[in-house]
Amino acid sequence: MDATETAKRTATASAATGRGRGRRQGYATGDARRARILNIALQEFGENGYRGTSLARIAERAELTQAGLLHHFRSKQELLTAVLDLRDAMDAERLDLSNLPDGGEPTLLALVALVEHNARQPGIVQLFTVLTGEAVTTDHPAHGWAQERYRLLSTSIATALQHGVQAGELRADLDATACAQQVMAMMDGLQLQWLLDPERMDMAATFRAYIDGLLKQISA
Amino acid sequence: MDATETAKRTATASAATGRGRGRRQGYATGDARRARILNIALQEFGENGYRGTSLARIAERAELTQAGLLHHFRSKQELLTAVLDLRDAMDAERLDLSNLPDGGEPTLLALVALVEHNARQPGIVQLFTVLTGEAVTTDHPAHGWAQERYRLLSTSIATALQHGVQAGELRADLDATACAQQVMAMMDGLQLQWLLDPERMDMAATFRAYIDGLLKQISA
DNA sequence: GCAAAAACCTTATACTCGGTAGCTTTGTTA
DNA sequence: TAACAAAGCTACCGAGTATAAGGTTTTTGC
Repeated sequence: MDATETAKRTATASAATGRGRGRRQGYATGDARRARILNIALQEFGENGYRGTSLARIAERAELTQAGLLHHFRSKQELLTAVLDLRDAMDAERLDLSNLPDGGEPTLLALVALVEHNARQPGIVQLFTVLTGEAVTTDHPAHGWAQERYRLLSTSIATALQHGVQAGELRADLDATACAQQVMAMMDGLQLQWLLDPERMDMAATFRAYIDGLLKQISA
Repeated sequence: MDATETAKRTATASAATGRGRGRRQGYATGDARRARILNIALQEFGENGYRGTSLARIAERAELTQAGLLHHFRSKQELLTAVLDLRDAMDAERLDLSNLPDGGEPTLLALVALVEHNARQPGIVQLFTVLTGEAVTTDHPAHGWAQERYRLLSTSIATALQHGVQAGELRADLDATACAQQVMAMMDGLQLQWLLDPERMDMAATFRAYIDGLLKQISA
């Protein structure tokens, strides 16, 4: 994600929330329409991925023409990043990464709770799974977003684990970075299998079992 | 994957290898062209996913028109399944699932070797990662293929682990199914992070560390 | 309270993509 | 070498993203 892109996302975010300062404020009808479009797009991207979603269908469900939709979001890509920003904002309320519970065990148990919550939201989980899968391609519009997301997540978890080590709660020889990456990998991998075949996988229980075993292994 | 689909794949496979019996055999030039198309498609699907790949581009690289390409593979979906069949055949040589080394530790170490091999083949890994990510959507053409693949993999690994239990090598209270799912999840999740940010992740080492810890935990 | 500006949203259009129809050329084989 | 299937082309369709240009509605500044 280059500087131009970042600037565009910021502009879009502020336009969508109607908080442009020097600029003119959007109309009330437009704000409502944008919010509606975002919610529909969230669903569609989650069900069909980025490339499998058509603007025409989103526009139809939002009851305007496709060109009308592109008035609010100048491109499909801009719509995607707006949706991702929306999701990030919603998630921030649930799991504040910059303020994880301190120490190893509380952090890992918070992740178990997150997985249990996700198990009740297949649509959202699918959005992230499909998008991050697509986004490993370097030229995908969400590639930079996905990189950034994983960096933030893994450093947050690793830091929390490292605190556990310093507090003497976890083994001194623990590789916090690798452990954080493993935990995230387990979450993503279980999600994938769960989405493909929900009946064959009790995602929350399997993840909990993994974390239980991990805690036995890394506790001091 | 329904019966019609399976029949189509079989027909394609035999046509592609030029082993039609009652039917006339394909020309040598056609066989060569098909092989070339498959290799190019393998690359393109791996780099851009299914929906991100265009037949026109594959045709251009194979030096024929898009309609000419569709003479050999009647649809994009048929081309995809042919590519997947090709990969499965290539993989079968490397890791024969129906004949995993018996017992827990040898099986898990074989998977470590597989991950080490994958770490040298980012293109192929990307093909599977992008495709399985896309394929969680129920109407994706590779959805059935992905389901089938995971069922086969997980039962193969679970069976091998169960043998380890029966032989007294692994703990009697091991949940072989859940353990197999966890191991696969770890492989997939690490691949995802590795593809997104290769420099931040030593995939093979991290997976090996996970397996080492797991073995300590589940050994009798 | 009224003009001007901006936002909103439309129709029309350009280009790309997967796929079909039908025709010509080329290679194989009897 | 004649018959015939494979190979590959042109031409086209419907659907996709995106742009251009224009008309209508709402807000804002005076």
